[in-house]
Amino acid sequence: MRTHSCGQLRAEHIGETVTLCGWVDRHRDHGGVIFLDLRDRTGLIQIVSDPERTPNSYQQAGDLRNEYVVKVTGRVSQRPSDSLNPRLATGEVEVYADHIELFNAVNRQLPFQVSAAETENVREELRLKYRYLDLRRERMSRNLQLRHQVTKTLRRYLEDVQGFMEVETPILTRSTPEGARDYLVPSRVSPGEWYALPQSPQLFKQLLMVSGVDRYYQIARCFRDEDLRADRQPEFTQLDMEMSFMTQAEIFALNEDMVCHLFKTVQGVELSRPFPQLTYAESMERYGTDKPDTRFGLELVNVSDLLKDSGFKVFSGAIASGGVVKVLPIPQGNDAISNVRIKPGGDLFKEAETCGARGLAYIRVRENGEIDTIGAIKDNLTPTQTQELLERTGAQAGHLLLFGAGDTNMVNKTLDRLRQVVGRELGLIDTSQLNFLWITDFPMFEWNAEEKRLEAAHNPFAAPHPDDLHDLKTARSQTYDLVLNGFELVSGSLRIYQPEIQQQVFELIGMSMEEAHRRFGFMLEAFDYGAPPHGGLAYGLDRLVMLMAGEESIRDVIPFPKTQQARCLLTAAPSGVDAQQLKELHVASTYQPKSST
RNA sequence: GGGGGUGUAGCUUAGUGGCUCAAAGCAGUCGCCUGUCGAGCGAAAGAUCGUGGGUUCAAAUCCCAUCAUCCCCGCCA
Repeated sequence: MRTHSCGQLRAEHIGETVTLCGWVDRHRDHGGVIFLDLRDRTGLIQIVSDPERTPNSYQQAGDLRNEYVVKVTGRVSQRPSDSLNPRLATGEVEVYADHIELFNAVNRQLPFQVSAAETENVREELRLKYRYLDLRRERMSRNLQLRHQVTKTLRRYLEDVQGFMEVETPILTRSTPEGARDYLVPSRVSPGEWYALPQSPQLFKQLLMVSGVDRYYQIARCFRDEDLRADRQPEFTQLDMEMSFMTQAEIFALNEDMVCHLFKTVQGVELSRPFPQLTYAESMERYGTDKPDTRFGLELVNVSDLLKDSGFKVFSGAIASGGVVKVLPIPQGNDAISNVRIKPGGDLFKEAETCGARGLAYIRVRENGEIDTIGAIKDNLTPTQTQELLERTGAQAGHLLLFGAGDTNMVNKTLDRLRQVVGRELGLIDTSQLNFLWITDFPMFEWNAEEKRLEAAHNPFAAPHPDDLHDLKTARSQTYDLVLNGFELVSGSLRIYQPEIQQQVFELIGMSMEEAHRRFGFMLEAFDYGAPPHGGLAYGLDRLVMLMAGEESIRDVIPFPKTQQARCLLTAAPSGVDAQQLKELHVASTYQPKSST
């Protein structure tokens, strides 16, 4: 039907007769000469029609409106030297339309302007309702194509360079304990029983290792029925990988090579290797989080030992009850951050409060080591302590020191959050950087205070660190995350492949042997038939593409995303269904609409 | 479940108690215009001010409720 794409035409095509198809991006009718910008996903090309040179198309050209779908046949011509458009890739040429065929007009008012020239931010609600129009627009078209380039490059690399094979795993599977809430699907043929949609292909990919697949990958859709965020959708996509007979170092090397290849191929960016590594413990100590944004400094300083005997009870009390005192030192913080903001009611104070902090102690460092703070702190600091404090935090005149004191998790959470807010506000973030960072050695278990039991910190299949086998309760696991600019991009581990260790882990998270066998018996059994040592990881593909696209929400790299209420504004899902459908599925809703008063 | 923001013409916004206060740009319609590329000029048209209730002589504006959407907390092994 067509000979070229719109965005493809260059000076080399001058003189050729071409046929193009696409949408009318914009039309400029000068009364004598008509210009049309014709658009397809490859770009824009200017079409020209006038009564003398293109008498056959002139009438039709005048009747065209934005977003009409047309076929244009014409001659590619050099533009007059004073009419070149350097902002268009095709701006050196134009097409004289000998013939224009209209495929479809637009019969309704457009809900928003689609043209590439239109830069206004349309309300997202509208964009989602008319997503097919939104996807025509340059930004989303670009994101969609970027996403394709990313998956294509990853596939080529994994298959052709590393010998991975893609294997599909079930979407209808069984519900697993732990983890996120499952999406459930009722079984018609097994009344009262349910499938779950997979939160990840975890179990299957491990079974594939037992099957001898050796190197597996899948662009896998995953489902988690939890509340949404800018970077969380109920269905999302992982690049899921699992490998047999590889050490952690080998897995890292392969993945770094893949990521570097990806950025080089898709964006022409050369990343430096190897990626830095930080243990979980060190990351928590220095940044208060397991996914630090290392594009800026503002590292936390632990001063617990220095202040454990302080007369200021907020500090000494925190340490006495097993907590910590840590400092977020902010260079030039004195000028940048007023007292109003860090005192009760201030925005930074409120940030701290939402993390559980009850106060936000601070010290302002003045000239010659003088400090400025509340009396209760100043009176209880000896000159030696003060000096030591300034030395350890690297504080100079102008520094603002913000303190977190209390429960370790709370302090870390508070100072991590403040660090991010301040880092952003003070413009410390070099947005051109791509800081990849491996976080390793996560703990095997975390204490769930509500349920009064240990739970798997990562997932219950992560192998314990070989040095820590003597006490699994406090063991580190061979788990790793890959962090990019503060986003958890990848998560993985070496897996347990000995059934007896797997059983011990199940027991430690409070799962009886019977329950473990009932739920994972197939897995334990499989491991009894010769499971290879294996490990793997999964990339949050939406997040990866989002970061590469420079977007702030994964919705902008997902063609048809859900709203925060997990609704699809385009199709109006979820929706009610016929009573007959429910009956066949042996399902009845217990939902009672709120009575209107 | 909780905290915060947004909702005014098809779109993007202005308007924070009254006096042409319902306004502007773009889009759409009509007319003019032979080198524009966010074309230009001109005309007419276009708004239950999210919805419902309340306060007031008077509400887009204040109050209450509600709906939608966004950000965050909880949640997301």
